[in-house]
Parts: sequence; C-alpha cells; structure tokens
Amino acid sequence: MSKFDDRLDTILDAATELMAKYGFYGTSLDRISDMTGMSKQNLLYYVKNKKNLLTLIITERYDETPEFVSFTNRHTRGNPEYEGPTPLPAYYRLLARVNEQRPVFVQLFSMLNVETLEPSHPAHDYFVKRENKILTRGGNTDWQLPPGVDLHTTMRVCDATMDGIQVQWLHDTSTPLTELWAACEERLFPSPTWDGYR
Amino acid sequence: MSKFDDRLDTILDAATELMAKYGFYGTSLDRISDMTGMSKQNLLYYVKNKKNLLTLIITERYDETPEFVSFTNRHTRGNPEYEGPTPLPAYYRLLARVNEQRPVFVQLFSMLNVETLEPSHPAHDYFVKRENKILTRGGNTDWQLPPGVDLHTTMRVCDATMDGIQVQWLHDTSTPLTELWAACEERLFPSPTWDGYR
DNA sequence: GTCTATACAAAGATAGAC
DNA sequence: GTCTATCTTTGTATAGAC
Repeated sequence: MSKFDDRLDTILDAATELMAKYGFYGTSLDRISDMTGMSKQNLLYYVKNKKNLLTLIITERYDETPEFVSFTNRHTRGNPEYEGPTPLPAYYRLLARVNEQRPVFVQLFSMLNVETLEPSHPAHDYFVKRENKILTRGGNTDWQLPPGVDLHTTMRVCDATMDGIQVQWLHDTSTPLTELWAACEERLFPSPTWDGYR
Repeated sequence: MSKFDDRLDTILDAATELMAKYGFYGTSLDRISDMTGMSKQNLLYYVKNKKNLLTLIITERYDETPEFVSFTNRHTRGNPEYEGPTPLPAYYRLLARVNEQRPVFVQLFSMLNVETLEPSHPAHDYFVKRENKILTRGGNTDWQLPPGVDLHTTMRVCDATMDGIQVQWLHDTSTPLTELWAACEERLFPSPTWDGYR
C-alpha cells in the first residue's frame, strides 16, 4: 500500500468515528486533523473538501463489504458461483454477525440514515439510490421462501427491526448483537410457517 | 397564554424542526433566530443557552404526551382510572397513530436516539433515564399477554421495529405509518399465538 | 507532502443602551 | 423585551513557502 493510501486511510478512520458520533454537520475538519495528528491544511490536501471526505468514506469503505458481495454472488441466479436458493433468515444472521464486528460503521450508518432524511445532506442521493439497489438485489437473489410470504414487505419489516436493534445494541453493547437479533428472528420468522426455511 | 410563553413556543417549534433535520450539533442559534424572525440575542434571552434550549424542547414538549399519560393511567393497577388489562399490540397501534400526526417529533426522536449514543451529548443522561422509565412503566402496566410470552424481550423487539419503520416512513411518507406498522404487527404478533390478544 | 500564513464567515455568548 | 455592539473561538478553505 502506498504512503498516500496509508495516510488517507488514517484520515478516513478518524472521520468515520467522529461523523458516527457527531454527524456530518457536527464534525469539523479541525477535530479530524487533531485526531490524526496532522494539520488541517494537510488533511485538505488529501480529501479536497468536507463533502468529498464523506463521499470517500462511503465509496471506499462503506460499500461492497466482501462478505455480502460473496453472499450475493453465491445466491444470484446465472452467476458462475451460484450455489442455489438461500433462506432469508440466513441473510440477516450474516448481517448481524458481520455488523457485530464493526460497531463504528453501524453507528455511522445509523447516523446517516437519519441525517440523510434532509434532501440537502451531501449523502442524501446516495442513500436514496442505495435503498433502490438493495431492493433490486433482493429481487435478483434466489430466496427460499415459505409459500405465500411476500419478499418485499418481509424485507422492509426485517430491515426496520435490524436498524432499530442495532441502535439498541450500540446504547448497551453488553449483549452481543447476534444474541439480540436471535430474539428478533424468533419473532419475525415464527414456527410453523418458517420451519425448514431458516 | 402569556406573551412570554407564546414567544417561547415559536422558538421551540423552530428549534425542534432544525434539530430534527441537522441534529443538535448541526443546528446554530443563528438559524433558529432567523426562522423565528427575532435576533439571536433575543432568542438567548428566552432560552439562556443552547443546551437549555434542548432541555426545554424535551421537558416542555416531548415528555408526557396526553394520549400516553391517559393510556398508562387506564392500564396501571391501583390507578383510580384503571380499566383492566390491555393487549400489547393495542399500545403499539396507538403509538403509530399518534406519531403519524407528528412527523417532526418522530424525526427529532430518531435523531436524538442516535446522537445520544455519545455520552457527552447534552441529552445523553435523559435518554438513558427515559429508557429505564419506559421499562418500569411497561412492568407496571397490566398487560394481557399470551401464556409463555416474555414481556421485556417482546417490547425490546417491538420498539426496535417501531424505531426502524418510523425512519423508513420519514424517508417516504407516501404510505401512512399506521399502514406500515400493520405489516409489522402481522409479523410480530402472528397467529395462532396472539389470536385474542391483539 | 507538509507546513505557516491568512482570509473570511459563522459559531456561542455577554454587556449595555433603549 | 428587544436591539446594537462586541468578544472570542471555531469553521471551511486558499495561497504560497519549503
């Protein structure tokens, strides 16, 4: 890894943590540069401006988590790595397991999910597009679903529960996210409907 | 209502809207005073300082919604207005119906729910206390529950889902919150377990 | 690449006149 | 009560030296 990328990495780490805590509007370039130990002017040399800094965090870090790229490939019809249909609950269990390892990212997402309600937010368009992309991907994935279950509605409810339980988890991390999610899964995918589809 | 209260009301309205959009850290006294048409200095005459402004919003507006004070009274054992046990789903349906009428409040709550993860946030302590208070109240309310159902865990899951679906609703209000919640209720309180307890 | 210097606007808050 | 004036700090950003 080049020195440039290494420095940029340090910046993005610090910015992710601060924006997760204080939001985009509440985070100053001053505080980010303080955290990295470099001057604000040098920070701007790397990221150009504040809006672009957030764009870099999202595109370089947030998007395309390896675990999900792989998961999607394995369960999309026509893909060379296609393995066959997968139960929906397995997807959310993976999500909980992955997110448990990156609380700062989860916090940034939770923050942006609320902040981007405002159309003038620099990441507003990205979050709108992201939602559509997820729904499309959900539609392309080969799910193994109980008869009569509506994929779209079910995913919306599960996403809502996951978003909410993640914030609860961040408020008190003494219980692991995977454990909190297990209680949700029990209720979202009850017997006998989901038996054999989990 | 006195002129003082009237003026304060205008300020709290503006501050609620702006803090819902940009968060506590992202909202300046300048913008609030602009919105009300008064000077920043005059605004400070009413609210003293920024932190106190948020405290006023929470204590004067946010707390103690009449609908829920009444609901709690009617379903707490030993209360003079006690009517008898109530099903849990009825509580969440009321919550959805009430919150549908106050999107700005819902947005402020969603924002603070994430912002107050940071212990240094001026409303951090309030949100911690609030959670305990809700759990206590939930324990005192006389719920009518299916046998074998754990109240505490069930409420945590329902709260998570409600928080998440509310943010989804704010992202696209074309479908009413009560309708979105109906889809959640179907999944959170499924037949046959909850038949007769809704 | 990293720094100093600088610009220039906006932040929260206080003092004091009317 | 409401204003003007002022203070001090912090904000984003640019120019230019090394």
